[in-house]
Amino acid sequence: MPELPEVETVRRGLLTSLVGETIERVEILRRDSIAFPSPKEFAKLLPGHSFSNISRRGKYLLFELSNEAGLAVHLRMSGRLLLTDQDKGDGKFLRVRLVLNNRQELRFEDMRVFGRLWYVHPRSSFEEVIPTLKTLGVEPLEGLSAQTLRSLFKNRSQSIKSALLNQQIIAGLGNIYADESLFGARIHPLRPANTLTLAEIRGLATEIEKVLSKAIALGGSSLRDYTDSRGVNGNYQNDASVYGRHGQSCRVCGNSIKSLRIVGRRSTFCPICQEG
DNA sequence: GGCTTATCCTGGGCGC
DNA sequence: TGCGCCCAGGATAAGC
Repeated sequence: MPELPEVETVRRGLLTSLVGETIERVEILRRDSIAFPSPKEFAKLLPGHSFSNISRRGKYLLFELSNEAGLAVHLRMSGRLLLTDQDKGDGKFLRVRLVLNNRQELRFEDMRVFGRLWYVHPRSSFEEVIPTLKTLGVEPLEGLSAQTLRSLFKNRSQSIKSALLNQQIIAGLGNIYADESLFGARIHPLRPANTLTLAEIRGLATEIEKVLSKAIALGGSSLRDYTDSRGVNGNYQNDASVYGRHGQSCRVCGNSIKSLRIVGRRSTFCPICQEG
């Protein structure tokens, strides 16, 4: 499932090959995938625009288009953006097709149909169309300091795992990298966020940055549905310490990796290394 | 305001 | 073989 490293990998992959290209035609195969405006308007408004830049905020991909219009994409759990030749056969889960002027097309595939696309009018902004963008927390790769984290956790009695998944605190972390960061910092996922010491928070901030940077360098994780914009799998899953390793031996202490449900999400951890 | 829970959605895995 | 159930999880609304 795409988290910050996977979204960033897609962004970097598309940036080199998509900027400068023009959208000629839009085909919507699943109306649910279009969040704004209506699917009919979406297909009518995008053609003629060219891509001028691609940025990222949390797990949102933000495409800046010509004439100051925009296109936003959230991959959610199983979304993929694939840049392919037009004559290549369609995948089973193709939802939206953006046909380009260079015999290629940008395809949005999404098995679970949770992912969404937004068109942003020239006189509007990404934040106006997607109000959630205004509520997103700090970007973990832009200088995540222990002091910042401490103030964010100060009044939070919820578990640290729950806090890390809260996009209003840190933007971009999901289940995989929250579990991996907590393992690296040796913190139990059920510890209330406001009970962490400054030393623990410092360790956690370091681990978050380390885990995310390493995952980006390895092209993300491909534990289930994710590939990059060329359909290539990431490699981080081979390096995961706890995620997806329930019942296996901890790489540090050798004890069995456990899992439990926290706020509806499976959390995987080592009960020995993450005792406190 | 903080926090948890239910909901959306679909394919894969498993048991019978 | 076929059926039914459970699980995975990001964002959001609803409820406490």
